[in-house]
Amino acid sequence: MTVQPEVEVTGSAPLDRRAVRRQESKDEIIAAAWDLVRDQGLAGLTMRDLGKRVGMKAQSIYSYFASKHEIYDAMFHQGYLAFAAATADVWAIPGSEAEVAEDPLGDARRAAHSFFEFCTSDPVRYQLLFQRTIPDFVPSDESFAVAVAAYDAMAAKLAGFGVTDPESVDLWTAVLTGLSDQQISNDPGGDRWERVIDRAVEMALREIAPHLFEPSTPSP
Amino acid sequence: MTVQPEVEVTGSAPLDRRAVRRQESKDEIIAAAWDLVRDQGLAGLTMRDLGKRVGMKAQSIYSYFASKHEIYDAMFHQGYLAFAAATADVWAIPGSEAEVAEDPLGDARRAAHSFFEFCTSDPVRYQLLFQRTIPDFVPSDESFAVAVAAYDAMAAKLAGFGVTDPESVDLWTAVLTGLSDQQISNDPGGDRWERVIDRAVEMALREIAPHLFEPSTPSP
DNA sequence: GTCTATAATCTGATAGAC
DNA sequence: GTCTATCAGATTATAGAC
Repeated sequence: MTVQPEVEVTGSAPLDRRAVRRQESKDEIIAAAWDLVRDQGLAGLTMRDLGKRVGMKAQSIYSYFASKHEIYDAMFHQGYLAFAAATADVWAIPGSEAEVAEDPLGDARRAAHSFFEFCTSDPVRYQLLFQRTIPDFVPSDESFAVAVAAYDAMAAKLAGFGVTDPESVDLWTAVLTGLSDQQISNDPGGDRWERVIDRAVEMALREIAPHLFEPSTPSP
Repeated sequence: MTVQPEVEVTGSAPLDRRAVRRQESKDEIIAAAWDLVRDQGLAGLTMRDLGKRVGMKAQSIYSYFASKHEIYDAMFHQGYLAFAAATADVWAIPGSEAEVAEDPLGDARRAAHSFFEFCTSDPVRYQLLFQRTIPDFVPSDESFAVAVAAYDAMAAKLAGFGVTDPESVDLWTAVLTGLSDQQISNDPGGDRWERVIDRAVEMALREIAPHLFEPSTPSP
């Protein structure tokens, strides 16, 4: 006869079953919230509709989240965790862990496509994470810290290419967000700006990291 | 003794005084609406608040606009007229009317700064004109035509630089909107991305119009 | 932890007097 | 053309029973 341990031994925090179920419910609510805003727009999130989606009365949601803003904040937090994970995935490619990148152009190209895909695959998430469109919504310090960490990771990788000038980093982010933004706003569901990513990446790298394009084995 | 003409002779449309006053009231309402959305956010426009700003009961506004969407549409229309005017101003600089531009790099730089200034000086207008953030709002055909005309004028000027490839035009717009978007989202009121405009312009032109950078007077 | 009931407020829009 | 009155409904959030 098997016995369930009273206390979780694998997790670092001592979560009892009640806390686990509670967290599951919170996750379920957030997932339903994402579904809802994808249908109704980011500002179209209402407690009643959210309750319907999750199979609950709107008022019951307040047992899990103190306010609607707290729900937005949880979505913001989760969104940046997903962003950090997507970013980490790209860099976790054989050869790219090296101190000095072996194929910087390829790495940058993969990163650009990944960022573009992340943004355009979920325009509402893009709106929440990267634009200021919900009046009065200010991310909590904790959520904001996740966002900053994701940005720092990107800047660190650029530094690996020898790009440390802050203005060059800004130029790089402007190009990437410009492509994504135009795609979302002017050709949703299409590929008009996706087709120009590779050109944009080489263009930007030639500007911010010209040394990558100098001949590596100069003739003696 | 001077006599006022009974009928306007300068205007093309026969507007009587009543129609003029009516148009003035409509303009006043739209101006108040801009004030309001700059304070409350684009989605924060309500008929009651708008009424307060214009010194009118909310219900009276319906004498001028059939619905709230019609107000958004008038703002959209006016915004693109302003955009077209700002664009025309930049190109109306001595030397730039020529069939073949004499100082294409300077022209492009001025155009970029003008676009950036137009976008960042009024983020809410940027949101209404260039992003899809108001659920269910679709510009009327007439308003949309103004937007298309403004885009065509920009494409025509690029063609004057010898840039006719559609993908090159898309690359150009991506760079410009990327700079503006990052400025609005990540450094509102600052100049972090403004400082990188000139670099971005030369970078983009080298990519989409490399012939501009070839020596113009080759040695014999 | 979920419910009912409800507070308190806001929403866009219409009817009709003046 | 502006008003009062009002509809018909939505909104977030709280109190308290079970």
